[in-house]
Amino acid sequence: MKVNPFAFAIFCLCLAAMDQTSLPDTLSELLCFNIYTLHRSFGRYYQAAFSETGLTYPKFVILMALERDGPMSVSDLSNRAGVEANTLSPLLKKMASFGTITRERAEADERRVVVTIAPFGQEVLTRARAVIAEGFAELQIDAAKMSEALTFLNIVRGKVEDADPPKLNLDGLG
Amino acid sequence: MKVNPFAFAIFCLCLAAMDQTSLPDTLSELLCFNIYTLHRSFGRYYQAAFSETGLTYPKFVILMALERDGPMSVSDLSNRAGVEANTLSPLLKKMASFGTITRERAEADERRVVVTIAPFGQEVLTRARAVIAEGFAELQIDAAKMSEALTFLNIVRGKVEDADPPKLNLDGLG
DNA sequence: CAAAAATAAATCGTACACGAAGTATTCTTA
DNA sequence: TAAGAATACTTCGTGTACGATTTATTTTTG
Repeated sequence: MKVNPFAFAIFCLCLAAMDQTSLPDTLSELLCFNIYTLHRSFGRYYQAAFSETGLTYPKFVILMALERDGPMSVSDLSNRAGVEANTLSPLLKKMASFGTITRERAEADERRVVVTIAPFGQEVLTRARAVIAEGFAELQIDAAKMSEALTFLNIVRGKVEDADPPKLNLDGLG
Repeated sequence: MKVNPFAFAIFCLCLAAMDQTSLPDTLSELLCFNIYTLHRSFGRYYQAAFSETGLTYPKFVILMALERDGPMSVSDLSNRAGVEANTLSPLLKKMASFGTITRERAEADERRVVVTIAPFGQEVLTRARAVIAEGFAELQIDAAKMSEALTFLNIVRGKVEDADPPKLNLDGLG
């Protein structure tokens, strides 16, 4: 018996989607919906882990970037975290008032604001990392499959970011 | 030459992360950051594709659910789309005023609000689907790898949703 | 060197998203 | 059958996110 490869691919995709609150019928939509859903699952997970401390996932990412690569400007941070600078601005203010980071105008270029992780931020990050690492270990994720998935997802992300999507046009409807 | 499997796994993970704005040093964080970043890339993609039409990705998902499974209550919709009902409420009002759906109290149970896709919503969805399918085809995503990734991500999502994360505690800091 | 272009942040308006609390309706059960 | 529990939805407060605009400061250029 011969198997139509295209039909088989669709079959696999359907299988992959079956055990979730599956919505899209179209292949093009499955991946996106999957990411959309998983993103929010992670969000609720981190919210539960960090609740009551004022820390959130985006702030956690910022602390990681600052610890790893040292003080940097808002736009550098924006590039590392993949978040727009206008999203960062108010976030950084809140973090500064909470004491995890400091903000200073650069002397050389008064336009730039240099963000630095504060000792308190270091301590918070250390504890947060430990908690997340502990929780992640409990999930028992397959490292090899994760590696493959990460590679694939990075390729997708690159393509999505480079793409110039066709534009929806509603003329003549309604 | 022998290769340490654990070192190799880390190597693979590092490779997978290298071509993105990579932040986390810890394995436990790579996946989450990846999803976080890809989610926003998709968001910008859909925003560009739907801009000027008032349609957004969450609304698109709602329309898909309603077309696929027919009229249903807010809570049913919440389950299908994996979005909380309180997120849906204002969204549905906006969609109703835009004419893509209708909202009606159920006669049998006055607590329930039945949401139905309107003919205009059908038309919008049809065009949006076509645009997204077209754009997706241009991305040239590997179907087999996508299938594997979806399977993996669904497993992860299940585990994350079932998990009871350890709680971060900041006592004694600062 | 001054006007124009470029750059870096911040602000503004809009859109999700979630937990918690509130309201209305239906179902239980004492 | 009436108080209390449960259910369905809404409202509220907070926290991202992003594009567009604004403001302040360099850098370019005519």
